Amino acid sequence: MNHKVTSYDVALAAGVSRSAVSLVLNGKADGVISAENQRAVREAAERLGYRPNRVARSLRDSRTHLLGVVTDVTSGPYGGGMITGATIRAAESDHLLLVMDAQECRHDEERAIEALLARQVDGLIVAPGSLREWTPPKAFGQVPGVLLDATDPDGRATCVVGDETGGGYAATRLLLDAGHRDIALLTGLPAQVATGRRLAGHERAMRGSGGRCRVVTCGWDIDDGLREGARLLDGPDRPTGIVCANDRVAAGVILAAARLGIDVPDGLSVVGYDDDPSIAAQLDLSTIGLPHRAMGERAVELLLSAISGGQLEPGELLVPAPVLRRGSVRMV
Amino acid sequence: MNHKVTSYDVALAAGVSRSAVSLVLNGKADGVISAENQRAVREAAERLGYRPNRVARSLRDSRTHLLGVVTDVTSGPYGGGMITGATIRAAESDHLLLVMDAQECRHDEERAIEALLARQVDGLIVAPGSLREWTPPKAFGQVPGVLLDATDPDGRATCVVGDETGGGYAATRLLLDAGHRDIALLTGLPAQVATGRRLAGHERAMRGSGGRCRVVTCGWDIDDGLREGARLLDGPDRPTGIVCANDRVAAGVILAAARLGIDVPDGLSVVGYDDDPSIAAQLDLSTIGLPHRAMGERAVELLLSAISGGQLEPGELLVPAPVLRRGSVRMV
DNA sequence: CTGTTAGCGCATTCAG
DNA sequence: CTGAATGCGCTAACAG
Repeated sequence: MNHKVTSYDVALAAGVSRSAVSLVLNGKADGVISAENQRAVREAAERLGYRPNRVARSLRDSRTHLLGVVTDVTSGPYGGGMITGATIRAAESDHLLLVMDAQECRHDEERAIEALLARQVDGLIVAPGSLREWTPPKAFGQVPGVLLDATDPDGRATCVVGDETGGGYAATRLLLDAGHRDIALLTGLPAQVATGRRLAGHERAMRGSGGRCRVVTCGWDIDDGLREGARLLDGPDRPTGIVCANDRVAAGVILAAARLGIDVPDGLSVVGYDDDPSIAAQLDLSTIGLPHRAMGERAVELLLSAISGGQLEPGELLVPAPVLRRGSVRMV
Repeated sequence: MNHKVTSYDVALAAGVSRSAVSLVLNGKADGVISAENQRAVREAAERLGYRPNRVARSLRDSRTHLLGVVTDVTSGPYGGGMITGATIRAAESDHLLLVMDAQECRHDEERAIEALLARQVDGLIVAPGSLREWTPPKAFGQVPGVLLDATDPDGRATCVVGDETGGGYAATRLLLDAGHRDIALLTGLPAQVATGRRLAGHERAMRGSGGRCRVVTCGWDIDDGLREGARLLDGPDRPTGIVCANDRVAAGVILAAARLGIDVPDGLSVVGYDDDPSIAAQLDLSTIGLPHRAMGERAVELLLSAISGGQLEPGELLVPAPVLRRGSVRMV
């Protein structure tokens, strides 16, 4: 149990002073400490299993190399990727993540921020859930902070979000580029910020494409896709391609098509959204991915640059959504 | 920017000594400091937005109230629940989680443990992935540690795992209790620890039930369910109920049944596993849940009790798996 | 080139 | 009841 090996022990064992140990182990000993002693220090440190106490260092530097994260994403199925991306990028710069869960409850969120601040985190990431609007409290601002997968209605904060508009555009282009000109769009519920943005992207793609499109407010679940899919596909005047609110809806549409004897992709092309791990690849569904991991990485990058003196620009940093081309879209 | 308000500032503002501030704010002032001064201290602390610096406190107490977590679960779709459960339980005792990602790579895992130890974490949780075998390195043991969703082949570590055997038992009982006597089991791949355990539970349930059962090694994906489901159901001698390796396989089986004109649940009862959020509820599928959140909570509880002097028993703590009764099982 | 010193912010003595 | 002193482990500055 060499749990209390301190720099003093190393100095003693190497026959030098504590400062010498510090210099050597921090690579600042080059013209200062004899090569002989440097070796001695390293050897002693190794032998004793010395690990510099980061708490003491933090106290001294008033810098913890800790990034606070307030999040609800761990509970959801996908959002974990943000944490993964963030930890990895943080680790590259010798930073660690201090994670607090706050389940979409304003009071919890504020208490979490307080707790994190008391721990002297160097920066703050708040990821309160799927692309919500979130107004930073006053405490947010004591240290550099960015919103992740959330937007600030007042536009003052720095936000990292997925490019939903671009994603909506790309989803529709998938069909347009395959020659489809009669398209339907099944949107999610308007309460979600993403719904409006994807719709805007979709409309931009349609504009001047010479195609026509029916837009139907649908929902997020497989039943919704089943219902609206059946409605769209039952009859002679049916679209040749459907862009769906997400992969679950797409699964419903595919099911509806199957019931009507319409083959996907031969009789109908379908595009999803989310790249849902238990749906999309299985169904060979073309879809738009959620760049969670990249978002987590961007958030940490912004934070780290701000911590080392950089400026944090207000506004949204859009992270591009990957386009997954699979077999559910066919040329027409 | 009152980022550097220290206990000294509070003492100054309240017209008392630093010790007085410390005593009052730690509730140890009862017969020691005048009520008058106590109020003054609290008021000043509040007004200045004083937050005791936890880093300094950690250094002094040589206790950080930090729990290190080495994990791969954030990248997967479900495992986030473990983190959620762990953070919540930890927060209740004023502890926070220090999370490091290590993607199933032994070297990363060991480095992560080193980094966490250097941060003076009070305890360690290692959750390397879905119920893997994982041998603790020597560094693991410097502080109290538990394995989460993993087992120690040498049986020396304390492990918190889901009760897969009980889950397999419960899944089969779901059919047995509904009167089914001709059952099939589609298992996952034998490489996974869970597969063997669920099978054992299944066999225990069958034993003495008077029913018969075909066991088929199947896989984890929807195609596997589709293929094996079609094989099982095509012909006159088909089972009345099927227990599936997971919900994706169950979805495949349900699809196969639909193609053969067999209604679920009228013509066939189906049980899944995992309570996959984008499948199970949608398909009204009876299934067994993964108690991720409870596992995270248990792990933290064990750790905290060990930190405060308790003993950590070697062996596995089995967390019961919730049984979700839905519409895919019918009495026969 | 080396050793000593000071101080990060806190909680805990101990002497007033 | 208070103020001064101590030490947690580290590093930067300084004096030898």
